[in-house]
Amino acid sequence: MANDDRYHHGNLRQALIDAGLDILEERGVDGVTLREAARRAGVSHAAPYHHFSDKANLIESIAVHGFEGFARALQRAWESTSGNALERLQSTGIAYVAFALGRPALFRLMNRQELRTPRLASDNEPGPVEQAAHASYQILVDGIIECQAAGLIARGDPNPYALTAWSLVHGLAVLGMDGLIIDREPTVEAGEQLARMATGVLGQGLMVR
Amino acid sequence: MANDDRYHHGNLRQALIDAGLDILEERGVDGVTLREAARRAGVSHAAPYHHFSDKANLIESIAVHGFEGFARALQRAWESTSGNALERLQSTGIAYVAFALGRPALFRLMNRQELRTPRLASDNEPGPVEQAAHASYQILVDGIIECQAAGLIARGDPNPYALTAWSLVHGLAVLGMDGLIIDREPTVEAGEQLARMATGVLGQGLMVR
DNA sequence: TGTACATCAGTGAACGCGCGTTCACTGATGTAC
DNA sequence: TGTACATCAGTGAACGCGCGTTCACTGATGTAC
Repeated sequence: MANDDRYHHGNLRQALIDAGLDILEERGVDGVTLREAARRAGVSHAAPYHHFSDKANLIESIAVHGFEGFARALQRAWESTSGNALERLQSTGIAYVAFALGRPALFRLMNRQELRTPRLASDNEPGPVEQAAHASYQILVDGIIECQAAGLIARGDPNPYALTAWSLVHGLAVLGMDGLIIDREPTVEAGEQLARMATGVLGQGLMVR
Repeated sequence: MANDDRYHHGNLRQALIDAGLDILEERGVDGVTLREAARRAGVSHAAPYHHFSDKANLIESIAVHGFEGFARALQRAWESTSGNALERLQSTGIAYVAFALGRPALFRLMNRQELRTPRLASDNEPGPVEQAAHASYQILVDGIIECQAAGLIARGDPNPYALTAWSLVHGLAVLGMDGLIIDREPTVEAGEQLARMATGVLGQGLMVR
């Protein structure tokens, strides 16, 4: 790491992913190219092929990385909130929106499946991105289940409730990023405030009365 | 229209927009190029410049066209539903999701503002796409207002309620299109069913009790 | 009804661009003996 | 501690691609007189 002139990079794979993350912030999803990532990693444009099979493979690795951080942010919100399960679930939803508004280009890339390697209809295995995405979704489902266990929302299949909650925060995130909901530059703070309000309304709907 | 060998096309502008809509269904958002649209309209690749200042201008025209149809679909759902205002609003939300799942590529294009001409910070005027989008959103706001007038949901500023409802259906639409919510190929029917469920849950939250 | 002419809406060649990907190559590294 | 050698991880030239855009041009159309 000390000597920048080494022939071997040392950890080019991670460096390319990091470069991709930088590019995302600066130029958005379409700015992420193998050549630009190589440039930023200080390496020739063909070098990435020793670490990624093709462009889609780099994109997928960035997406997986993104989902890991996303899942951590949701988990942290759940764990760091005191109060009943519904309140903790609300915090998780707010964190969802905050993540998207804080790293909009990354969030967009994570959700653009046309950038990924098309999965064959024949193989039933979910890809790595699908698995990482599912882990994040599971956090919401677990939250719903805890709410049910606490008697806060109706029992039964948690999935319909989870899908509703998920759609709400995802919609807030997407509309917020596109500036459709928030005037001026969308900020994380504005998004959180909005999310608090919207999730509160939904919480009323979910709650057993 | 009878003679295809005319030097002048007759209505090239509309033909290019129609070609763009076809391309969307077939190849998705990134398949829409000026050259491909020209090809499908049976015209040389430079001809579109007599009708559109540049590529972004064509994209915007397609988006406006899309929003017009979208607004009509929402309006139709509202008007054709009997029942109280909340039930009519629910139908409108279901139509929102159905539109997105029925024409996913078009819906994506409508909501990808990075494809549009960047608006100068100096000019406060909303662009044509923003105006068309706003008209669609207004249908939801009006629905909320009617619910308030009917005493079905709490009075006061309708916007927070409208934003919540909008986010929910938008989230359903986006997640549904990406196949994250619906297993197998997402169909309009599956989306409608899901939207009925989710908007029902939200409706409970909005309702005055 | 003709005609001159401006204007409109096409054509096709050309430009430059950055991209993804492949290829033969070479320098660096690690390991068996 | 040396050394031979396989393997790993770079380089740089090259390819083909389709794109957006510009340009000088020409055929078609409409209108004033």
